[in-house]
Order: sequence, then structure tokens, then C-alpha cells
Amino acid sequence: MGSRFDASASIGGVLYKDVKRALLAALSEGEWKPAEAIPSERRLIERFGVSVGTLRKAIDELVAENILIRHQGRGTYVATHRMEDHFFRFFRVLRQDGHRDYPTVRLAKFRRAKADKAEAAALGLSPGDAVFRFSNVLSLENTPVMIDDIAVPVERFPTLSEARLRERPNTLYNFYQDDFGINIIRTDERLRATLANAEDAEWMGIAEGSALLQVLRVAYSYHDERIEYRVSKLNTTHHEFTFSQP
Amino acid sequence: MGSRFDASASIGGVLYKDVKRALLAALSEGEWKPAEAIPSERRLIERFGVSVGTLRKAIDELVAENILIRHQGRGTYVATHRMEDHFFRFFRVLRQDGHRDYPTVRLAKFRRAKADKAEAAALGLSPGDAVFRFSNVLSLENTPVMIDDIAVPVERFPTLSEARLRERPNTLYNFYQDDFGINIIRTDERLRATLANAEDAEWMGIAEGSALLQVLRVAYSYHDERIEYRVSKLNTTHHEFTFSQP
DNA sequence: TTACATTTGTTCGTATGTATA
DNA sequence: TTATACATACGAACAAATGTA
Repeated sequence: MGSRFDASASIGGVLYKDVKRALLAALSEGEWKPAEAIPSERRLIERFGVSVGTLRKAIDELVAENILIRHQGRGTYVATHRMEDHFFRFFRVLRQDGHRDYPTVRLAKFRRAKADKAEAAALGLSPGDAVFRFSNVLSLENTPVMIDDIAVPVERFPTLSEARLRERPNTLYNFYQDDFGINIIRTDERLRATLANAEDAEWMGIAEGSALLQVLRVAYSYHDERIEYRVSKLNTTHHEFTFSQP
Repeated sequence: MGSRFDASASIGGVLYKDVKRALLAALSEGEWKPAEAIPSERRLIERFGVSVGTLRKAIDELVAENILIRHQGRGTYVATHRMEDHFFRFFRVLRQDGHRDYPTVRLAKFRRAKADKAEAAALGLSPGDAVFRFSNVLSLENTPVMIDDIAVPVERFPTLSEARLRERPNTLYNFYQDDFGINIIRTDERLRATLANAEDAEWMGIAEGSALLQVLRVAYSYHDERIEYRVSKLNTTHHEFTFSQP
């Protein structure tokens, strides 16, 4: 069975899945950018030659995956990390009494390097490929509680620099969106307990050998493309890492 | 606006939400039990007097919440914890190389007690209400890696005993389902790093003061009813706690 | 304030396809 | 083969939210 519309690689079978693929393709090609509205249902129906229900089912899934956001009476928008709800989707640290707070970030390290084994494996690179490697110290209520060691492929972030990272007005994932057209839509995380080393102890003002929560994260864009590898260490004396399993 | 069908407390407004509420009510009253099929779409349409699309939208949400499972050509079933996919929904421990394995469980403690402050707060009890409190040691490949300290209200598990807990053929949540008609459908978890105490060290064969991952879990049934409070401690030397954030 | 056009949300009903027993 | 059950697709009508003239 051939493609039913435009040049999208439709394998056929289920029409709404084809529509979803086509929408996803348009998104990853940047036809509609984060925070922008996509065309109205009526226009998309004309474009794809399908019924409302079929289009809706395709969009339903993209909404469920947090890729699109619908607003009745306004339109359907490409999701961003700017939106308040989306920030805490990827920042899951709360005070132990349940209080949510936005962290302040200090860039503590930045350099260009060859990917080590762990980074290459996590990002699907060849060992030796270039990465930018940088560290952030995150504070809540003026107390440093978390250190993020982050690696991203130079290939996907060719113009990244320490200055631009320092000047970013927004969240990191928002910066990826606005300045590099890269949309983080999913993360895989693995958690362990570890002990604070000398640097951890200094930066977080704790004793060496304190227990820390370590989070190894791989962040993905469309089509399961791996964008970022991050190792976080969290001081859980007064905070905790939370999530809910529905 | 009054109820549109049977005795369900319909506040009106959105029909498919009413249907969903009615289905949920029937489920929590035990009209259909775990692993059983609910009536076919055609029969439910007659019962509720709605169209296919409306019924389907209600069921769609229950499927998305892992409460029902659809099988084309067979029927729609009440989810259980028996099913292979569902076990690892709540047991998120993997070997560091990614290998999944079912744990073996040893019941290490069991007693009836008055709820302490943490248990009462987590389960919404008055301090002093009766709980069953028991501990499991979980092993992977014959090595103990996790200790679960579990508390449940006596009121919801009146006939629970050490013998029944020890003889249960299946997973714990499956036991709750089969023997007490209680369906765990969601958990909230909070994670911290902590250090092994003497008992942890003895039971897991590690040094006192080793770093452990601590997981505080509240498990819910329908209507956000709190059923179980659990504090787990995991040795992350060779294993890790995983999840993905879509 | 009101009226109107636009956009998404809900509900209906029907026809056909696909998987299962 | 046949009957049953869920899955997909279509299209129409009306409701509700939004922004604007």
C-alpha cells in the first residue's frame, strides 16, 4: 500500500496512525515551532483528506504524549517547557513537607570534550565523538541541593558556548527549544544511592560521605532521538525526589 | 441536573464522564471482579442509553488509567496484577545491566500495632488506629537487595494473618485483589538516600552505613482511597530503580 | 455590553475491518 | 464457517470557550 498523502513514509494499515506520523514529521521538521498553534482541525482535515474523528484520534495521542496542547476556542499548540505545568514534569524535587519551589541555577563548569564510555553509550555516540560537558549547581531557598553533570552531543548543539548557557533567560529545556529547535519530550531515569565525594561536599556544603540520591537521565526528542545524558546528585536531607505511577 | 441512569451520583455536565463514574462505581462495588470481562459494548450501550462513541470514550480513559484492558475480539477485562506487564509497573528494580527478574520474597516480621504518626498521616488514619505492620526481604538471584516495611489498616484487611501472608501464591497486590477485593491502581512515591542501619546490614549482608535508596510509597485504590504505606530500602550496588517520564 | 465568527469538545449513528472462540 | 467483540473511519449536529468587531 502506498502513501496516502504528501511525502510521509506511510506504511499504511491504520489511517490515524499515518496522520499522526505525518504530524510528527511536520513537527520534527520545524513546520510548527513550540508555543505556536498548528492549523485548525478544519484545515488539517482538508490537508490530509480524512474525517474529523480520524484527525482527532491522531491529535489525541500527541496530546496524551505531551507533544501538543489543546485549548478549546483557541487552537492546538506545540508544547513548550515554558509552561508552568511542564517545568515540574522534569524537575521532580520537592521539599519534604511537599512545598514546590523553582530552583536557581549556577553554571559551575563548562567544557568541550570527547565522549567517555558512559556518555557514548547513553547518547548512542561512538566513543571519542565530541560532547559539551557542563555542570549546574541548583539551589532551593538559597541552599545548594543538587548537582547536575550534563553531556550533549556537539553535533546537535554546534553553537553552544559557556556564555550562551550562562545568559539563558529560561529553563535549560526551554533553551534547547528556542535556540536549537530541539524538543525534549521524554526522559528515562535510573536512580541509585551514593556517597558525596569531595567536590559534592564542597559545592553542597555537606560532609564528605553523606548519602546522596543519584539520578541518571537520558532525555529524548521526537522519534526516540537521544539528546542529553545527565547525572544528578541530590541532597535528600530536606528534599525528596517524587513521582506517581498511574 | 439529575442522574441520567441508575443510582450513580451523576453531577451532570459531560455524559461520558458520567458513564465513566458509573463504571468506576460498579467496579468498586465489585460488580465485575479482577480478570473478569465486563459486559460487551453493545450491552453497556443498552444499559446506559448512550452511543458507542460515548461509551468508548469512557472506557478509553479507564484503559489509559490501567483499570481496564481491552482485547479485540475477546472483550474488555478488569486489570489484575497477575499479568506480566502489570507486575513491573509497581516493581521498578532492575539489574544495572538492564536485566529484569522476578524477586523471591521472605516474610521477616508481622505484627498488629497502633499506627504511628507517619503511617496515620500517609493512610489518613487517626493516630492509634490499628494497622498490620510487616516486613518483606526481597531477593534477586538469591541475593537480598530490598527490604519493604509495609503498613495497612486493619479495617480494610480484617482477616489478614501471618499465615495467610506467608501462604499467598502470588504477588502482594494480587493477594489484596483476590482475598480482600482491593485493587491497587496507583502509587505515589518519594525517594531519598539513606544509610543502612544494623538490621538492614544484617538482612542484606552489607556493611552498616552503606548508602541505600529509600522509597516511601502510598498505594491507592479507586477514588483515591489510600490502602498501603510502604517504606522500601534498596541496595543499589548492582541494581537500580527505574522509571520513564513521558 | 453585545453579537459574531472561529476553534475545540461532546454526542449521535452507521458502516466496515479485524481478531477471537 | 459463523457469531461475537472490539477497532477504525466517516460525517453531522450542537455545545462551550475564546477573541474580536
